Amino acid sequence: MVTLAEVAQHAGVSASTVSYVLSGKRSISANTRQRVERSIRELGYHPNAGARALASSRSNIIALMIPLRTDMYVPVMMEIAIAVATTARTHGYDVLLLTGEEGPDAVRRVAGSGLADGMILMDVELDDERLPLLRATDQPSVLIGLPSDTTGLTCVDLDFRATGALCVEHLAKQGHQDVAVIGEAPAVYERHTGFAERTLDGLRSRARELGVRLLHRPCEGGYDAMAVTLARILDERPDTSGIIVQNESAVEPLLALLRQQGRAVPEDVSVVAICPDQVATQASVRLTSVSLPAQEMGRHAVEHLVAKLAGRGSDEVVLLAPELTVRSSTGPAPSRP
Amino acid sequence: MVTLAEVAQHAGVSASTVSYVLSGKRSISANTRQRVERSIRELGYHPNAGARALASSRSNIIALMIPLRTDMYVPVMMEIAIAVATTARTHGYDVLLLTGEEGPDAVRRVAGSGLADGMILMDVELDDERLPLLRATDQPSVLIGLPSDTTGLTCVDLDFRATGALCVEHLAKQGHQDVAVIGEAPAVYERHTGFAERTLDGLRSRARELGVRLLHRPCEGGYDAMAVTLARILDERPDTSGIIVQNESAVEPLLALLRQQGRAVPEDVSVVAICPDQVATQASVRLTSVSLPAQEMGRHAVEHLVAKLAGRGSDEVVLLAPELTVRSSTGPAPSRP
DNA sequence: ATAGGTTGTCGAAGCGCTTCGATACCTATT
DNA sequence: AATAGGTATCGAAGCGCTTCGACAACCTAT
Repeated sequence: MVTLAEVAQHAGVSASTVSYVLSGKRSISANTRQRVERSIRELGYHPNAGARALASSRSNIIALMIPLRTDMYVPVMMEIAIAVATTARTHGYDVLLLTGEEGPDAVRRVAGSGLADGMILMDVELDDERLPLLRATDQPSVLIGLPSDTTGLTCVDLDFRATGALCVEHLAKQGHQDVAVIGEAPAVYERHTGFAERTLDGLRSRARELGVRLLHRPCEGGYDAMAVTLARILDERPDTSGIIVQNESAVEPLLALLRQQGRAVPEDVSVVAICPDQVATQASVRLTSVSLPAQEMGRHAVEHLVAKLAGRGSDEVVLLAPELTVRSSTGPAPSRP
Repeated sequence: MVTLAEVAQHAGVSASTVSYVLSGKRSISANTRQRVERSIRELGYHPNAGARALASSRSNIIALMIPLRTDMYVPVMMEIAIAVATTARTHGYDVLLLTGEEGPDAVRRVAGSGLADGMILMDVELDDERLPLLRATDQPSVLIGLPSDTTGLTCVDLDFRATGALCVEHLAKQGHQDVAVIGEAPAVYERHTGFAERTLDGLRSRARELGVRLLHRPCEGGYDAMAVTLARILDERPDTSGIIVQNESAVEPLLALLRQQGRAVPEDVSVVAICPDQVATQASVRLTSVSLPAQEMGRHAVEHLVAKLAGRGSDEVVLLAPELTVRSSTGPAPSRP
């Protein structure tokens, strides 16, 4: 283990000089800087993280709390996590992975121990139990997701209300009057996950405005659950000509079932998905969809947090505008017989 | 920020006593222990991570390097990552998330800075460029995956060779003579990812032993790519009656295509998948499959690493035995006309 | 020639913890 | 009664770094 002192000695300067070369917090002559940098290279010096953290009371670590449950949006979570990690690195931060398991205690632990300088919380619920703690410890943080009360918080999320509205609009514009919404698993709604409720909100209010009849049904993923859900929907509203899906693992089963029943997409039924682009483009029908900008969310979250840590940046809610990409799963509503 | 010294003063003991209460490295009278613990609780004390790391030269952090690419096995990666994080916590460790992006440099940085006490590498390639470094720095580490040269390394992986063999056996036992293998994306093979090559190895050698004709074709995920691949396979080997898929995102497209072509599963074609159980059970046909024991791998990796860090544990290769679960996608081969 | 500013470097004081003797007391042994 | 061995506690030394104040050495403007 090479230490700062050894580098200093090797370069013939004092330890503090080396430190200032490293941090750039005081001006150093070009000559000295080069000598020091050379010594660093020759000795293979790496600053010791613990010592640094102790002396500067900054760990250069960002904590990322991801949900323990993997019942939804796994690839999206992963994409966000990776975006967070890579963006953080470009700002000189590393990422500590916390699972939801510990719950609020993790916030206490991380804030208390100075393990991380700030944290990013994913999968925030409308009334999340971690929020009071977050406010109390004034731990710099950014949420991915939107709780019901955002005072004193910085949040980044897709504008799901606008997303819902956008989906309905697209179908309405093509003449669809009866639209079914296939949602996330019931548990997601019971848990009051913000994005699910806000999507529904957007869907409903826009539908009301446009005179579209909307039928919302939660749905566990998978083929069997989808079969039951679809049957019920068509039973209740036989004239359904548009379907909006917000559940990755229901997408392909839905398409398979429609095909099996002889309902052509988009001739008989139009389908709009709210899902990652990858799912939309790889499905058996290229789906018209609103994509989940996972990377962008991760990047934004880190950048806001870094700004906060630098003393810049303020509490703020950033809602990313949804974009609907038209592919081949939507078309004009069939004329009623 | 409450410090050790403040706790000591509050409890009327010396700082070292508090430290020993916390670490249990020396015996402390029940009386003193209780007083100290009470003070800790009352003051809401949390040991400072940096100071601890500096003094003890242990960070209680495990680094987890996950691949940057998300072109395959995303849910599996996520499941492993979560298993690693939760298991690590039960041993008092936190997990630092490193993406493949930095490549070998990350190993150098983490090892050099003492940021982490040990590391777990995922997605290890047969001839991984991180391995020489790992050996050189004698950083305690565990690989998830199996490189070609494992000397001096600890590895955990599913026994993919046995997995391949098992799939062929299952089909052969049911009388299938012509079996097609739909593999990962070509890039995965070009990159010499261990698991893909070893699966192929197991498939081929067992097929040879059992006199089964095997045709292997890599396949990008998605419906379109699958359509092309399947057409080629059936063109080249019209008598194909068994299909083995090792590519999550090809599973559902494959089933859809077979259905569309009027080939019943399992009456006309038997399908065996190598994929997470969730995929196998949620597909439109409940798939006979060999599951990827993601959780178990994550758990194992952490436990080996923790053992190493504690001075116990040795270099060792652990191959988890595959388990084939028969569901409804396989049956006897159809009799030839 | 001198006061006032810069610029570049150093020394020393910690940051909050762990850990290694040293010490003091108590019980068991001879 | 003297000694050995435990048990419980303390004090002090450092872990490797950052950062602040001090101070030369130099430059510029009077």
